Amino acid sequence: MQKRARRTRKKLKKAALDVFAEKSVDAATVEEITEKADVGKGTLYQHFADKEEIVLTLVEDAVRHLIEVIRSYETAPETLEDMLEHLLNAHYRFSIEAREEFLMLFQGKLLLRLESDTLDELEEPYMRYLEAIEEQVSSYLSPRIAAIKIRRLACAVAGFVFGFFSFAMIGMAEDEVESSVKPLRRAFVHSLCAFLGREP
Amino acid sequence: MQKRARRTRKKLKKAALDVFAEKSVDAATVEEITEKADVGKGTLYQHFADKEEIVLTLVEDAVRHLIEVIRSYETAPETLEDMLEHLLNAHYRFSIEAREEFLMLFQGKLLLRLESDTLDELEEPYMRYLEAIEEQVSSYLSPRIAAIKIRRLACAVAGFVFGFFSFAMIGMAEDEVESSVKPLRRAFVHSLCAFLGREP
DNA sequence: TATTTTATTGACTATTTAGTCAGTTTTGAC
DNA sequence: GTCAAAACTGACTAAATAGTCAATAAAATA
Repeated sequence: MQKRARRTRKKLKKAALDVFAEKSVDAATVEEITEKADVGKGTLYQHFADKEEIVLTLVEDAVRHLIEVIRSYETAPETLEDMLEHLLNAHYRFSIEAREEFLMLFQGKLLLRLESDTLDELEEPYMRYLEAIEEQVSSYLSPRIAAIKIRRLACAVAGFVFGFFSFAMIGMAEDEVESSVKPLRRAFVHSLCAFLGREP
Repeated sequence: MQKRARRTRKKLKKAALDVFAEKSVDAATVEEITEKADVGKGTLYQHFADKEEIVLTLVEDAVRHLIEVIRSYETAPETLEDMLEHLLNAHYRFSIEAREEFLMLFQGKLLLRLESDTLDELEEPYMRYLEAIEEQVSSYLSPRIAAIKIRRLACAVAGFVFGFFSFAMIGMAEDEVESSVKPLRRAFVHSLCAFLGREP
């Protein structure tokens, strides 16, 4: 009889994601989560070793989901430009369709943590995410392009998307974001290609 | 005899800024700050009512500093394009020269807070910052352009800068950031002008 | 130098919160 | 229906941390 257990676990994850997105991972308390999930406090510890484990689980889920979105297209983009545009579109869709996951992933904390020396487990999914971006673009690039340059490209895509959409979510209506993203996207793609030393 | 007191206050602010930038505002403890400042715990409470007040003070200082940088140029930019480029340059300089202030301001927390309904005091300096950007560009724009559109422009500038430089700081060397910013900047400026319905 | 004022201190209290566990409820097999 | 196993509960403990305050030290003044 794991049906109930699975449902409880799902409720806990949903509640935690909401709380993490609304406040922040640091500020969220276990009791807030269990209360929102409408279960006893001890139940959380039956499903997760500690608070960190539920954070990690959710971040891993969210990154897996984001990577899935990044990788999915009906027909493979033909050029690097098309692929970059697809990547930006994918991030945009993710920020709308998986708002809570987007907000959770986009916590300054993560960026700060990635910067610090302490290699913690949280770093790993973010690296997988950067690698997923690199994987998508690398087949369009000459093997002569240095790996570090591709990493920089991935950083630029991630930074632009996270930063822009985060501020946009505060100050713009949904359709306004879409309409302002369009011209930005083209220009950004163009500049990324210039960065890679190709003609756009 | 406020000389000693002023020096102590300064030490406290410096220590707090370092801790906030290194960890995060939420995660930082009062004792970490006072220890780093090499003063007793009670001393912090002689200078600041509570932890929130020192956060607010530092954020206000940092925003004032950033606005100063945004407003300073030897000769006024002639066109909107030049002004937008100046704005991006100013943010870039700020992220390098005031690294800790940049990192403190760029905490997901703030973005999340700005989004929530609770109008707290922390929101005010960030609004001043957006207004400073608007003030800079508005004189280049036809008065017919809706205020909301200018606000969106400010959001785009802020989001792009914060996001891009944050990721860039993780994955790139300083001079590499500068060289990749250049083509990005031009393209971004171009797209912002397109967004405003002008020819670039 | 003696006195007063100002600044600092760190042990202390109160509160919050992570994590535990003995007891209770639910479920499924027989 | 009865029993055993699995899932859940929330009062409890331990630890961390914000904020207080009486005692102390330093500085200014007379």
